[in-house]
Amino acid sequence: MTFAPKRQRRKEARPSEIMAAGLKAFSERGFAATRLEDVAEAAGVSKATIYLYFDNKADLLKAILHEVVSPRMGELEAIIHAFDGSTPDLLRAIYGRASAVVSSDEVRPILKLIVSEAGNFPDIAKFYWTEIASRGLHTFAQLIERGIERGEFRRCDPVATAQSIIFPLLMNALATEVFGPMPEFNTDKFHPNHLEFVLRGLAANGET
Amino acid sequence: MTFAPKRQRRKEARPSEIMAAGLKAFSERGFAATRLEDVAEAAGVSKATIYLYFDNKADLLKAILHEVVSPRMGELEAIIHAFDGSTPDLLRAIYGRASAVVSSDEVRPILKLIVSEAGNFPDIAKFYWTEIASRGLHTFAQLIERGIERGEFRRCDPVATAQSIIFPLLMNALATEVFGPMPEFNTDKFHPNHLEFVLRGLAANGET
DNA sequence: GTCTATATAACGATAGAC
DNA sequence: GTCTATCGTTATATAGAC
Repeated sequence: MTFAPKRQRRKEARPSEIMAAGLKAFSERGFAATRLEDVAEAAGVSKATIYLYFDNKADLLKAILHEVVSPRMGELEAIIHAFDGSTPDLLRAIYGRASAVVSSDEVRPILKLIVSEAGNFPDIAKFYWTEIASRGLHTFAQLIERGIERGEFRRCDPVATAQSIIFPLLMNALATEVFGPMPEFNTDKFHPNHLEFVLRGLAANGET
Repeated sequence: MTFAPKRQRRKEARPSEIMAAGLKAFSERGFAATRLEDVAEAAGVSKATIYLYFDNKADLLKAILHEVVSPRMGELEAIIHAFDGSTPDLLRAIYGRASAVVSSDEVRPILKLIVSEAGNFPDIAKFYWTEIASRGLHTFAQLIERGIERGEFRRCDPVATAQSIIFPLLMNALATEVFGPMPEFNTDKFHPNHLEFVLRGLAANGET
């Protein structure tokens, strides 16, 4: 059996290990309540090592958000730009991805985290808003505009309608996180029903 | 100038004064962070007086929720049972009341409060779920069933669809509370757009 | 003077500092 | 890891209404 050396220089792996540990800790205990020492221990490094890669606690959380959530948003945007078919089909595709992301065990706790801690850490709220929330909202608004331009959706306010589409998704995940998995929130029932509801709400006059 | 006596016996007025002070404090600082002493001071009583009227801190919050939010839910239920006209018109009426309640300065902070603190105080989460959230959800589901039975709405899952209707309302208020009043959340634009979206999403085939 | 609403003061658990 | 301060909670004293 080989013994692990006391110190290992692994410049490449450290940040992601620290972020993984941070995500877990922040999700479970909240931002304010988790001590960087716990994160360090979980990541198998010393507290000082964290400061080597991140300026401070808030910067660590921002990096996690940027690493975990932002790429998912980028993925959605990429789908929109690459897609060639009808906008209802595009919406179906995007919705499937978005609902999977939002309900996932990594992202779901983040929603609660932001709601809970935003008041005490305004810069994190601001970061989340500009980098993720606002971006996602306008991505869906863009999709709606595409549908309107192609005559597939009726005229409406794209940003407001984007909220009608996304917010149930977010709230469903958030409620599951807050109240536990209640039968009312059953995603297998909820998501198809909501998607159908959305497509009908958007349909151009005379179409189904 | 007359000085207020050190003690005043006002058995009737105390509970509501304490609850008002509690609502303000809990909304501003959160449940865990507010000290009962601050509530007492704001209400003009001593800490022990609170215990005369409420079993403990959690019980005080429950009483506030029961006093502030539950009556509003009852009001919505009453409207449904009293209403005689078409279900779309009923939905318009209910939605107007519900959106006013949810966006109000008393209720909006409560949403954030529940999301933030439910994890650490499971009995409060449970109380809120059964007494308020679940109740509201099924009230809207009932309304949708009424529309389906009368042939005004298409067939759908009432509880799931109720989420599609209510959750944007809640999330819009919650987001306003978390990120501040952003132009995207402008309620004057959002609510009419969402209501129109909902009515089209529910419309029976062949109707607008 | 009696009854009880209310304040003062003490207790004990728990979290945060060092 | 220990010590201390804080805060929810409870016990006791007292003031006000009748």
